[in-house]
Amino acid sequence: MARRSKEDAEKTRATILETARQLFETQGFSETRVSQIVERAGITKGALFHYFKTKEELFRAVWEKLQGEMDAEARENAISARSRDDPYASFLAGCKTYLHWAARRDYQQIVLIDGPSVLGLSGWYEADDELGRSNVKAGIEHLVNEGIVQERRLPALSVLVHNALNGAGFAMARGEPDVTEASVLDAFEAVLKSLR
Amino acid sequence: MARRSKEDAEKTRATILETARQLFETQGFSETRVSQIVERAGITKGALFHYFKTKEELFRAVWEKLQGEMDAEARENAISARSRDDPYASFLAGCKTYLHWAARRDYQQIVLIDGPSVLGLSGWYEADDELGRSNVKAGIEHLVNEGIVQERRLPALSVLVHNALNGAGFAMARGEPDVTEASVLDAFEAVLKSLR
DNA sequence: TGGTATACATACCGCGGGTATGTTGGGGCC
DNA sequence: GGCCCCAACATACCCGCGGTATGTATACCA
Repeated sequence: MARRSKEDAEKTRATILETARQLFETQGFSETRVSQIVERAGITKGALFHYFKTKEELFRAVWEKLQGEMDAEARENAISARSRDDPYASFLAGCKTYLHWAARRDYQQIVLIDGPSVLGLSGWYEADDELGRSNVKAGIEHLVNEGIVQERRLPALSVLVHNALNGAGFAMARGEPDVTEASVLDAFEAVLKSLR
Repeated sequence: MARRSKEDAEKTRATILETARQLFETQGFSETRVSQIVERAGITKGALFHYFKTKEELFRAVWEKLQGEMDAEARENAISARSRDDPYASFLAGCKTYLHWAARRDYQQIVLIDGPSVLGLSGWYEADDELGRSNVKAGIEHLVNEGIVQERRLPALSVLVHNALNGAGFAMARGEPDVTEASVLDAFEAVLKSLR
């Protein structure tokens, strides 16, 4: 076999990404063998390493795709929930979306668990900064403009909130007693409301 | 060389743990080679695998030791800060300690970054439950008793708070602008106080 | 004063990520 | 419409690294 059309090539790349995503999700990064991905995708190692220099680079691509999907959804929901009456509405919609994603197995294993370990401390934050965090930050910035939160507390607060939601997603998916999407949102909103 | 006295044996084990801890901290788990640990510790692979069945088991031992140290300090500080006047004092002291640890490189890399990845989703929580989380939970339980927080919000709130502090430690150590121990504690206390 | 289990050392294995080297056909170009 | 270069894969092989099988000397106990 040899060179195929451009559409075929793009399809191959997409297949690799999708297959890797599934295996990374169910087995984790280190337990997933390149040979496994290759087998399931119906290709060879040569093809995989043609598109991705290393296993880590493939992981990064999967990671970025997942994060991108989440980010897009969060932004969309935050925007469409905007209203004059309630400055919290947009912010809450974004957080809700994020919380929802953080409860997904694929997001947990790939983005939250293996992400930091594979991408490294600096690499993870570098990439994470433009995504999840900025979303939360924008929401709190809105609260600052409304005079609900003091401006000097914006950086620290956004960090606190972002990571609070992260962990909540974990706990939820783990099926921890009394930690459900509803109870988390309830507690979260309670804290927010007390800020008024 | 062969069998040494019990003290020697204990010392060897401690040396392995300490050496591994240093390398895991600076290079991460996957980048650290067993041969490296062995070399630095001045022993052989035979010795290492005599004490620890696998590299993962060695990591788990290092992980548990670190967590144990943190937990002991947090409990101690929380207890000694107890006072009748301020129900927050003890809770805050525990959180402060935890935040401090979450800002340490070794704690970050080993417990927060590599921990979940190596121990797995379930394993991590299983072990983490009896440590970091319980500390925070106890603090909030105290607030429940004081009537400051509604009981039904205890589980979700403790999850939120615990992870908020986790992430804050990360951001601090990363040298993020305007995210310092002081600013985080300020924002954290502001949220807590608004709960009253 | 043996005998046994412990505390290591040495030599080796096999898995798995990565690489070096093809091979074939698409498509731009004249 | 022939030509040729390079993309798009396939095949075979390498070697680092975690783990194991085996050896061996000595502390400790009977």
